[in-house]
Amino acid sequence: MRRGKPNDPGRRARILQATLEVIRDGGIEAASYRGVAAHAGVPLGSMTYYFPTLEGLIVSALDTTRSDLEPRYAAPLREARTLADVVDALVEATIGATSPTLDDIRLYEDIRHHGARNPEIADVLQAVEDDALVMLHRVVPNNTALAINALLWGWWSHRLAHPDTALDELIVRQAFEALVTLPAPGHPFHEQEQNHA
Amino acid sequence: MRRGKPNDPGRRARILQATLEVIRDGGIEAASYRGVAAHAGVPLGSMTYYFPTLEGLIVSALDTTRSDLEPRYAAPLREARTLADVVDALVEATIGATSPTLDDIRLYEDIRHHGARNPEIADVLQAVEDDALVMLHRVVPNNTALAINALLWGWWSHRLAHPDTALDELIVRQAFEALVTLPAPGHPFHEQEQNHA
DNA sequence: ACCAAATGTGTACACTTGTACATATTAGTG
DNA sequence: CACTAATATGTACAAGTGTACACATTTGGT
Repeated sequence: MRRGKPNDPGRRARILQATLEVIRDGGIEAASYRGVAAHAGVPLGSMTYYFPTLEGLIVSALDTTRSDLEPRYAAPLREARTLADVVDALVEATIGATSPTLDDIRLYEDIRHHGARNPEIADVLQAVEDDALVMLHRVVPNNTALAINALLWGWWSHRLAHPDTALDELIVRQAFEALVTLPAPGHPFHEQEQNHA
Repeated sequence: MRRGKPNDPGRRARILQATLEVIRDGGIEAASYRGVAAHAGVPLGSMTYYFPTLEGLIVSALDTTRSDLEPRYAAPLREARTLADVVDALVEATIGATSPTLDDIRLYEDIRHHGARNPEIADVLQAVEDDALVMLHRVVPNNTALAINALLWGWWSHRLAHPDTALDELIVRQAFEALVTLPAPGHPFHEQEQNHA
């Protein structure tokens, strides 16, 4: 008998990666079996062998993005000690070094877009967003985390809609500062913050 | 000769409306000549007669949404007298009576999504957003308007991603209040606001 | 009534899509 | 070396697409 060792190990992974690349620069609707096959350099049959249904392939590919988000966006937040650190991390995530490229934002928007009508992808989406919220919740009250998350997404979305106009760092910072210090009785930092930064 | 009077006047408009309806509950990719034709009760030939290219039809249909946005969202803002009024209008636009339904939000997201890769639709998008910004700019400094716009879109987007969880009005209000009162030297309201509301 | 031009419509074509499936190739076990 | 099952692949098909276009119908002016 034969135990399941693939003839070309890593082919599955290569297909997934190729799928994401195709989606990244053509949108989800550009992800066809044949297109991805060509891009990955595998025959059509390989596609349907590893991923019997196209929807499954797409969901799997999108799911791999979850791990990309963590180091970029969540990690700096985790290390924030003061509210000023939190604001710094948020500004960075919006327009700074750890912020997503326009292609990435487009990708996220693709996921959101598709998730609005496809339950499986909605799950991926919810998971990503929950990760972010949990992270934020460590340094800020629950509802505030919601607002911050909304604003962050709004800024990203704005960048995508206005690719040529750079966002002014000052306003981004001020906006996050305003949200971070929203009234919230009995939460960490909030009482002795003034003398920290 | 004949001067151009259609045999069935209003057919063009009916096609546009049907297109928007199809898009509204199936997404842009659901808008096919045949599908819309069936929905509008016109033969396929009529479609290509009035709209020789599908892309043109879609752009035209999406363009009609611009006029819908004005009374809903912009009008209440125009009548705002104090900053408190502005906040009220924004809260209403986010989760209140003048706020878009989930279907509408999905539609906006469709437009944004498609606009990210299609220049013609990007124009429509930019126009809509500029309208909103101009309106906001009447009551709030320029950069602040950007932030508010971003947050508003973020809230809408959040609603779409979490259809079952209602947003808490208090946090929405507080968040907008925080942004609206951002430091902005020499702008209307800002000096004597405290005693207004 | 006649005609030209605008409006309206059915059919056909070339193309792409997801997916099924018969067939070929490989790898490990006995 | 066989034998079997997993892995790999090319082809075929039905369904759907945008669009072109020949044809029919209506309209208004003469």
